[in-house]
Amino acid sequence: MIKVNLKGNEKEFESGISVAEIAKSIGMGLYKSACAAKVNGTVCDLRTVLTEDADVEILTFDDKDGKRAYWHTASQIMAQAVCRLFPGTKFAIGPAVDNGFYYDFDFETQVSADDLEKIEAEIKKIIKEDIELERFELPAEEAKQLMEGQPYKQELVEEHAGEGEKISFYKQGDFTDLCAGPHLMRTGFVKAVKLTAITGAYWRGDAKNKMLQRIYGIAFPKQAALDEYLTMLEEAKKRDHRKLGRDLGLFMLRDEGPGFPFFLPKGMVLRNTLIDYWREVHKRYGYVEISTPMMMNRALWERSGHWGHYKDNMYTTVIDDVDFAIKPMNCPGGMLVYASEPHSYRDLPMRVGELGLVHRHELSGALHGLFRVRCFTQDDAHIFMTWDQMKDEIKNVVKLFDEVYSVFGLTYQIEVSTMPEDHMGDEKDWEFATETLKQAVEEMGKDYIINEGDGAFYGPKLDFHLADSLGRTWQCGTIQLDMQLPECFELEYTGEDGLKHRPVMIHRVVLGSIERFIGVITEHFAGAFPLWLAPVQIKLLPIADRHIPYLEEIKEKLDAAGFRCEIDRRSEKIGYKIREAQMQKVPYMLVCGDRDIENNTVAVRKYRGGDMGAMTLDAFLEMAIPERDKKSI
RNA sequence: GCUGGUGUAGCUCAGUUGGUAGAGCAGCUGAUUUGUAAUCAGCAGGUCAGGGGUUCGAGUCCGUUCACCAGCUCCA
Repeated sequence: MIKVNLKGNEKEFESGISVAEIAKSIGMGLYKSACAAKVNGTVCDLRTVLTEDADVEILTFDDKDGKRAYWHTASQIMAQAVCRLFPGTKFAIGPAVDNGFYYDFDFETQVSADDLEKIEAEIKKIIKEDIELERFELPAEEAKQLMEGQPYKQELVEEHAGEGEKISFYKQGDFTDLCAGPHLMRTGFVKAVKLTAITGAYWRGDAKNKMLQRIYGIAFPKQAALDEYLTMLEEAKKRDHRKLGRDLGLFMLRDEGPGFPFFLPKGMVLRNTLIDYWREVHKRYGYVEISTPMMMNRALWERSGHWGHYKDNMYTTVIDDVDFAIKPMNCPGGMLVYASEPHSYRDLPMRVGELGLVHRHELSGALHGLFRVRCFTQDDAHIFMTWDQMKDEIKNVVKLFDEVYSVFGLTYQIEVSTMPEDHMGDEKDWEFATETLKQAVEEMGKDYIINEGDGAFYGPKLDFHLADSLGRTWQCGTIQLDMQLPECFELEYTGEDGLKHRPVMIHRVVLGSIERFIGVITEHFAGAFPLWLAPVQIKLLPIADRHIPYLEEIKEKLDAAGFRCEIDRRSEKIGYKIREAQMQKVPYMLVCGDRDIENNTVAVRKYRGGDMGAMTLDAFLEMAIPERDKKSI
């Protein structure tokens, strides 16, 4: 007999019992919805056999790892369907991802979106056949034999064997796949499947390798849940900042300048409001602000290393026979400012901000609305400090990030990127810097994930990722330690000991780029910006033309209170004007007619919440001014 | 940059097997003066993304350039 601890409940079972049977013993409901299990903290199959005491947790579709097993199996079923319909296809990998699953195939002849329906039909057949999945393991040589004619799988076998791992397979009827699992017990467990896209993807994610065809899909235990998901996707499209940017008159992109956004009057108000706030926060956190030139000569970029490492992405030109480049980053200019005069240890940490417009020739295929552009304004800052100040200074920056993001109600995920293969500098310094970054966030009680080897060549970094309307994340904030540039530019400060020392540096952006950040908050608020940010805060709507003079008086008072407001002077019915203000997502509408003039009131309508009834202008201001000044969301 | 897809009026979209472009909304003009999401009528608006080719004839077929979309790679 073995003892099994089920979330605190201890039960006894015969040794050799499978996790699936344990689930059944708890209840048929759980058994039927079980996808995978955690045994002693490790995610594994329901078919796992227990011979020793263990902690067991049954995972369903509602658990993250249960969902992954579910989607992983759906991916496998798709592979089986492809195997049946397109014999001769070579299989690469097919994992579960955050929003479903995919499988990479190397088809003999390319398939198209039209084939997805056919594959989907075959998937449904396989589900109906309710085939059992069986797991087995083989030594590397036999595994390679079994995967005869599957070069990608053979490559994977070699790799796993090299690391001394067991080579596991899953067999479902006529189809066997090299796979680590875990998987569901039978194909019939998968219910509602939808193939969502077919795209290209490089083998192993390397642009030098062959491009395979990747089919994406999603699956749910109930058709209703799938329908709900598809509806959600449709809804999310309405929040797309590219659509809202046009509808709300914020910005535009034109063929004449691909990747170079135009900001329209309303977008410019939003942008400037954001910048005003940025300046206010940075002043409080002890930053000064500078501006460095848009264009500098080749010698500078050679010194900073950009001419050697980044030239392909830089816009260059020749002026009076000298090579010049438009800045792709602000740091070299910032270094020159620091180096322009001597510094004392008493000056450190020195926090120097710059709203710097940078240009980068990004690959055409990478452009994406305001999220990925070719010219953008970084809300940059360079912090010069001693090594002793590093941890406190990182914390100070993270604190600033927290304050800024919370104003928008944005949540983020932190990634720590460590030393890459081609790095510069002493590995001991790297280790110290990386540890300091981790300790700083840990001491602030924050979770993070690690991106091994993803740091910049000059130092490790913390990245802050924010999500868009479809859940795709975009790096906005970043805190990068730099041990190199101070070397290149021979930066110094005079220490307490009277000797020259080299400072260490932080590059950091909070918003990331003003452009990307505007894209993110546009989707986050679905275009309905909080009062303090809204380009038009109050729309004044006369019931009839004769009420316009009254509203002009009101507008004067609102202007004096610092509000951005407009009067809709068109001879239209009130419903028409309201509809348009609603569609423009204006936070407040003041509707005025004979009654209001008589009573000296305004009828207030809120974008969210509708008609609030009539009140005096003072009463309205008493409500709206604090809402604006507290930056309520 | 790569793979696939798309490109018709400011926006959303029709446009049959190739036979010289159409709607709704927006815009303009006029009428209407209206109490919480669309008043009515009229007018105007297009080198069908750009060169090129096939054809008696191309928005429709072919090729190419550009841009956009999805994904990959890269990145704020």
